[in-house]
Amino acid sequence: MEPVYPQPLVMVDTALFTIRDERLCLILTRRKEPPFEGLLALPGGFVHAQEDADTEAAARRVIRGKIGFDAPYLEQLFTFSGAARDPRGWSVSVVYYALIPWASLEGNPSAEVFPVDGLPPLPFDHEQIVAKAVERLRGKATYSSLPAFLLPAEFTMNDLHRIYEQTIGARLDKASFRHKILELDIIEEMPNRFRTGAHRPAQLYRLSSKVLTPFERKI
Amino acid sequence: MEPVYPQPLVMVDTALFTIRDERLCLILTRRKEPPFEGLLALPGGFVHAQEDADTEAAARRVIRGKIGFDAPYLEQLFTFSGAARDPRGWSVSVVYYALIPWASLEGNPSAEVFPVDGLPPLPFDHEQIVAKAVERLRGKATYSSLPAFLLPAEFTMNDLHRIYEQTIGARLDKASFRHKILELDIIEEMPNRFRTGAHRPAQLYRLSSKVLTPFERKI
DNA sequence: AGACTTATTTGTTTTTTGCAAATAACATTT
DNA sequence: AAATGTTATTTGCAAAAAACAAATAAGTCT
Repeated sequence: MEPVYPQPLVMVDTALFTIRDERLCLILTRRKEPPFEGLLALPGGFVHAQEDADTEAAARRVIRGKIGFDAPYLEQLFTFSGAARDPRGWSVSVVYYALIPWASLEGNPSAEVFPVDGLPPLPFDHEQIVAKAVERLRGKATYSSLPAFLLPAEFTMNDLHRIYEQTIGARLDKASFRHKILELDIIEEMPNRFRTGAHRPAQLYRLSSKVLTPFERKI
Repeated sequence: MEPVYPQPLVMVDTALFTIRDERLCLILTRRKEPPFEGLLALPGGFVHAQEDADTEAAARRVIRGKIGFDAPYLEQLFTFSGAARDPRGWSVSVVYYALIPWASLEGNPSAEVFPVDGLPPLPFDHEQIVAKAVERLRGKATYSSLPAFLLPAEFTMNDLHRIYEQTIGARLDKASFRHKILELDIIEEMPNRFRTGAHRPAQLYRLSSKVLTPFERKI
């Protein structure tokens, strides 16, 4: 059976998270063409069948175009579709979300960053997309090393503790957190590297693995 | 910017799970047209932009066409894409997975059911899809009411216990399981309904909610 | 030297889990 | 009718994990 139906438009959109000033933020882009020209929106674009190997490659292309480098963590979020979501017609948007340490964005002129709880009105179904992305981020934070990808390569136990609290949105006991994280082996001490300040120096750690590690759970 | 690029083909595929004889199975369909005519494959088809409200509606249409009714649990799994996965060209397949109690399939002539660990060779990237679907099913089983959707509306604690063990693939302590499940409030007793046999009658339960309930976890 | 600040460890209490066994309730057999 | 078999359900206890509170450590700053 050959497809005799008019094919939908196929695009990718991206939710690019970072944490700035202890707040979860998203990178938005100002649309340069209609529809919704001039509005802030999630970075995205059509799939280029000639150059993109798959939709993930398309998302990487979009992200590189936006921030100039690859995100340390990228994952497919969900595919949004339907006749109503885009005025240009029945469309499919494969959405990816990425985590980007704020340190690597600072000073980047194209990075317009907004706290997720203070976003401007967004076009298309982008508010729905954001809601789903935040939900996924929060969910995965509770059982994986995900939040660590919001930190720079070196961080202290307290940095990690704080970023877990921020992404999950709940208080976590310090002693238990430390214990659990060390037991899980997702991070490793950097020998003889400490962060100093007007206080006792803090051990610096780094992720043991460049990829997300899920924790075990039981029912 | 109007899309000047050739648009990819857009289809949906479905992974329809059931448990038969204590084994996790998938419903396959025999392809009636090329490519791969005559082979067993995951049920799927092109999105019909005129009639389908979105890809989930398309998946429901495919499922109804296959088993004759709606699946009690349906969820988007992942979107597979690329130039190589379908000989007809650059394609996007939005894949959904569904859980269907075996009791509702028994006797259905169109239901060709195969254990997931004994599937025939599958066309396209369907083996990859199956792997991802099984992984998701197993994953969600450990922290949600998901496995209960493989059971009929009424079930005993032991039915539930067994189906959790089967989907997770590990032994679970009976007493702890019972305790945890009751504490979680995902099921409710059906007053005065018991399953009898050559033994003490077993209390019948039903799901408290028609939708999947995730359990709380902490890091 | 003493105050101050954050890091890290320790101890105790409380809550969950794992395991083993006892008890319950029926059908079937003797 | 009593004994037996079979699965359901509860109980008790030991072990492990988590929550909470507080002490101690190791620097800087005044």
